[in-house]
Amino acid sequence: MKTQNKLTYTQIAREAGVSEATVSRVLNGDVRVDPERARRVQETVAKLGYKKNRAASALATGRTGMIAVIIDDDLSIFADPFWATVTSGVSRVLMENNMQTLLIVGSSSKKEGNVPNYLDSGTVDGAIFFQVHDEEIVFQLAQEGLPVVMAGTPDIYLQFLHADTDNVGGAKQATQHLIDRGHKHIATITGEVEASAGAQRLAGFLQVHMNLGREVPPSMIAHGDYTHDSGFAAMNLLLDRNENIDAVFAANDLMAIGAMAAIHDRGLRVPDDIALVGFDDSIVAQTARPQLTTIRQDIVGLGAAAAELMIEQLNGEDAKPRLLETSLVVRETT
Amino acid sequence: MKTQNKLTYTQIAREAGVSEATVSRVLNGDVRVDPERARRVQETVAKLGYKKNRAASALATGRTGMIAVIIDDDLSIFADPFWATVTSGVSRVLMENNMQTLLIVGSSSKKEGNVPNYLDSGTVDGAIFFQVHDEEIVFQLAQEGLPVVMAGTPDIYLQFLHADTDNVGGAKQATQHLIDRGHKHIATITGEVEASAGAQRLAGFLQVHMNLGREVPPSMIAHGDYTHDSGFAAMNLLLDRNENIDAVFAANDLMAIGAMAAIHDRGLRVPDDIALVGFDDSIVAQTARPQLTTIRQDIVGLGAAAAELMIEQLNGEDAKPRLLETSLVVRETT
DNA sequence: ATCGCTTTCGTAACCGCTTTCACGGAAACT
DNA sequence: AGTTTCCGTGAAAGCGGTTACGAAAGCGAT
Repeated sequence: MKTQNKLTYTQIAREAGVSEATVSRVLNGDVRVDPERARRVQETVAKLGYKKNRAASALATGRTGMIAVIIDDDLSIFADPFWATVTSGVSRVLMENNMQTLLIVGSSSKKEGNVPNYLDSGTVDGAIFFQVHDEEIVFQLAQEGLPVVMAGTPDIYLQFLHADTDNVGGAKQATQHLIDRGHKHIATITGEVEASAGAQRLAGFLQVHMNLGREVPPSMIAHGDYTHDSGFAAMNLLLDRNENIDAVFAANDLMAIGAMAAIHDRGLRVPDDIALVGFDDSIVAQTARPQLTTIRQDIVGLGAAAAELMIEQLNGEDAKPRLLETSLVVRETT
Repeated sequence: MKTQNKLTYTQIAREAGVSEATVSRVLNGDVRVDPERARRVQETVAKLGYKKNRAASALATGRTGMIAVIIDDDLSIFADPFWATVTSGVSRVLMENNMQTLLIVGSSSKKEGNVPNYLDSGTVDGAIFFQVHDEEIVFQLAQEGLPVVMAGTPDIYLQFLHADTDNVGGAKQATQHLIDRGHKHIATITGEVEASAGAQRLAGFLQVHMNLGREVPPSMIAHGDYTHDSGFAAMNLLLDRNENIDAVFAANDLMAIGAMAAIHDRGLRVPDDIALVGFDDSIVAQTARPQLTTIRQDIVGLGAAAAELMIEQLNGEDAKPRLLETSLVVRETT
């Protein structure tokens, strides 16, 4: 069953009656090879179950076929399935292209960072970053010539190639949905507006109102930080400041659930008194009671898009940033 | 700022006035080198910011310094932060040992599997598996000599080295806690009892009762499959069959939340009428209302333990399976 | 001073794959 | 028919480390 894993080009070449150079050419898709010989090589490779030694290949070509995925461990990875899901999308696309996913979980801060060490030793052909705190390191690596892609919209250095969910569009869907249901006094709980996602979701919310010629009074906007508790607090603030709120768009599901708790605490009902829309369609949206209406992002698709951008970039094509569409999932809170 | 990344042993050797062989010896911790020369080498390496080319090193030694982490994408990865968290533990320990984490998300089934392809090409020094459906592939790889570690208790081939949460102990803690609170009629909602975790959590529950000389009537045991809905259904079943339930231990948080919904639907209160304990301490335990009392597992620690087992194994030490302690987190449902 | 043993170093041969280069023959051109 | 491309091919030189092997040096004993 198990063939010697000592297989090298030498055996293949001998068996197929060609030189090692030819074997290499066939295996690398070089077309200038006699079809008949190519076939023989293919057959022998299949028959013997040969697999290239990646290390040798990497040494010779200078390309490792590995892409680093860097996740900041300061972040939510411990509580949030988001990154795992994105990564699975990355991994799938890379595998399809015969590349590998090198996972690096650590501080990407330049000071304490162990991350740079792993990236500059030529171990990797490119790096995909998720939501970095300290973009300086990304900037530096890019300048050193390492292909870089960001999952999520970079805040400062917009020149980075990136893939992101269409946060503006998603927020518009949510807001429009509430308007379609006849709600007149819609408040919003924002995420961290200093970062792009939070700012964009707020922008989408405001745009819909603006397009309809409606004003959004500042008292209808409360800021949160994506946590359950901040949603709870923000909702209380909104209710304290306004009497007539009949709907709320929260920038993520967790805050929406927090808001729901606050609403219930006041003896109000969801959705009868106040309708609620979240963002993400995470697991909590389904386990909440009532189940949360929310905006679904294509999270696997986001990872896949990031990986595709990386591959295009490596192939020298001029890749362009991508925005992924969202979709409205109507459940019980609207 | 940026030094030429063309640095090789040649430059180091020349600069430090020694041979390349000596450079290699120093960098690999060979002690039989004159301390003075070793120091010079270290200094030069530091000064020039030299990093070994991993591909070359791998080719020469036959060891890549990479460990594969295989996650079955049939599974819950899309909804459950568990695996991401375990992986972060793995990653941290591997980094500390100057090894890398190669992430493979795919079907580990032998038939459709692309996974085997990635593992037998000598790209990896070992593989850590998470919860495999088809253990055959693990068995095969192990037999081919690839060091293997499982995160979670393997069901069939118990000879595999593994790290796991002490499910029995955790279930005991939960059950004992309910008993300490004075509850007399404690039911349980199990996970998939065909798999080890589910069976063990049930076993712990039963052991506590047995030790106290109490009987657990079959009607007090309902089976679920870890989903929210199955918890809901199981709770209804329990309530239909018994009149006197005053507490429930659910084998995970999601089912506990489902059970809570069922309890509320009947107009009963948690914890006043029925107390509830979950397992995992996942995010839903905190967002639920009331907040769920549960058993916390050290998930990062689980990953770390798996990685440590791997490293011990690679070092030729005889590693032994590890069980990780759990802890009780008391919130509002008990 | 010589011999024998140990310890430290450098030379050079690999590890397995890629790629340049030169060669020979076929095809295309004068 | 002679000459010039053009192409497919194999020999061989790397890619950047590691390590077997032998030389050299240090040391105590004879």
